[in-house]
Amino acid sequence: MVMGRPPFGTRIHGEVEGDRQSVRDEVQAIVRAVPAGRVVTYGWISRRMAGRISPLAVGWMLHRCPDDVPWQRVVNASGRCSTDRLGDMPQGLQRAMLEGEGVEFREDGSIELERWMWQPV
DNA sequence: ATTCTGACATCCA
DNA sequence: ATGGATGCCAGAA
Repeated sequence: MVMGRPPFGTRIHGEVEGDRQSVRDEVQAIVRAVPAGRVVTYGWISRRMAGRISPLAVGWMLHRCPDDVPWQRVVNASGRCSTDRLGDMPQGLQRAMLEGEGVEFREDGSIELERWMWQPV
């Protein structure tokens, strides 16, 4: 009865051959592929990698990443900028960067994902 | 809205 | 090293 089954997160550890390094590289490659003026979500990246990494872990990997990785194009499932809760980052920086790329925000500060989510062919 | 749970890379003691 | 807490999440109750 109960319990929701884990939608994501097949373990990285265990018999899986991909080490954390390669997984990290893959995450960064995906983010780098997102064009300016578009966004994706943590969960989307997780799903795209067949659950080999959890959405939360995606965020962790983006915490410290090379300068050529457009981390600002990754938002949460509600279309909000999670970085504003970090404290070690200027409030509104992510939003400002996205607006600079043409992304528009609603009154409540969220992004309409249906419209701005990147849909790769 | 709020709370809990699953998942996991990092951090810190 | 190693156990527990924390965190750029997401989904279910």
